[in-house]
Amino acid sequence: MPPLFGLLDCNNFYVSCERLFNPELEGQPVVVLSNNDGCIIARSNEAKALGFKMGEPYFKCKPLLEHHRVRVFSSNYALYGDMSQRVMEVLGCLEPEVEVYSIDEAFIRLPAAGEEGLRILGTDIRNSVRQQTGIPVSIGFGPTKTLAKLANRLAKKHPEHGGVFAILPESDIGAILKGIGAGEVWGVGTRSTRKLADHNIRTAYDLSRASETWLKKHLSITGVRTMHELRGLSCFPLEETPPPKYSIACSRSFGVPVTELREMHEAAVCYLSRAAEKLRAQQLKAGCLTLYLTTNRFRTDQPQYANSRTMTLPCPTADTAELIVQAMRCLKELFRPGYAYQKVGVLLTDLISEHIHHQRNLFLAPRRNRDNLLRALDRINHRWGKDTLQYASAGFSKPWHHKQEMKSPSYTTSWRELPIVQAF
DNA sequence: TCTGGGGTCCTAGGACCC
DNA sequence: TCTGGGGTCCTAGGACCC
Repeated sequence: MPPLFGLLDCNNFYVSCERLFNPELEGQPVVVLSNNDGCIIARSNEAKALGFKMGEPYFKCKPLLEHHRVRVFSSNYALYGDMSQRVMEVLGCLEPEVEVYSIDEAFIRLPAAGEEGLRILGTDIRNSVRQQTGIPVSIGFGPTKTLAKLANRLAKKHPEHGGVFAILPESDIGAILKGIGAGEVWGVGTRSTRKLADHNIRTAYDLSRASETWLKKHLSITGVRTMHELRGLSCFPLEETPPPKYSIACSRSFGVPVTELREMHEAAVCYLSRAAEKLRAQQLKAGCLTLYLTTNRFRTDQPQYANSRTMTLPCPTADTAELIVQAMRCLKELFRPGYAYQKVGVLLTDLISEHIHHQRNLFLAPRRNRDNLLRALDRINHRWGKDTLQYASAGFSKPWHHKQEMKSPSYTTSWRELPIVQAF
């Protein structure tokens, strides 16, 4: 018997994290906003029922949110990241084969089992995660990852299943797929949904029966794989060890439009520092750096400009100061006065392990003690909070800094923001 | 006034080689 | 009239995910 896949998915994850330390939010409509308080990226069931949509710009729905007394939060990634780790640890103790797929999802692989066995297993995982972390989760099982995803969706959609649902090889998969839109299938986005509809492929069932040649031509090899997965033939394996990274990025939209080179320079240094920190945390060095900037594409009434510049570094590095020198050369070439910029970002690519010996540059003198200095910098910032030590060129008042006006405290990751408990 | 961020995979097409 | 063919590598752009 072929093995099965399971998918654990945290329910309305960011909202659930906010509720953990603020129980009065239970039963209330709650939404969490993206960076810069831009748009809605998480909704409680109550907020979904009121009709608030994923990705809706905050400024557009603010009056309606206020009208319905919806509780609104800026995103608090320190909290969500930490809670995610705790959920994954609990799962890791219960299941030997786990792939952490995203901040709120994990696939597991398990031997073939019957419906009753899976219901017991799923319920057990659910209860353990709930008890040890406080986060509610749903679990779907299926012969492929794509079917496990759909089973998970059904577990959420039909509460009568108790948060666990299994699609088994012996299930009437065809009947299940007929009730699901093609666009709800994992890997089928809006563009593909439109293409499929034009060809009269509307349900997941239609997709599972579609011609392989047609799919290859119009949706590429990934469309063909999805079709096979819907038929129960596994094409996406479990990836227990994360593959090596190809790129590390850092960018933010500005809280207010930036017009001056000096401010753009500060923001770029700030994001570059963050990207370099990530690089060092993963023991990597970058061989290539891209800097890009853009005006607000939604403001069609204003002049638009977007550009990027990529440069190969003289020598692979994770040294913030070396990266800054190169990035500033890019910025000088890119920056055009007279525009209201909305964003600047950096992308580090050609990543190699810092342990691999690489070609040195004959014309660059080695900088002594840099590694120790950077290690000290990272340790201090880890111990005392980020930006305790920062490069002066990242600026201090940071008027361009992104908005975060409704952020909850970092309850679990900052000593200064621990929840306070009072006993009476 | 105000519209996120980080990441991967696939393909087509151009440059280049012999 | 007629202008090779096969192969690799690289990049930009599209599409998708959460």
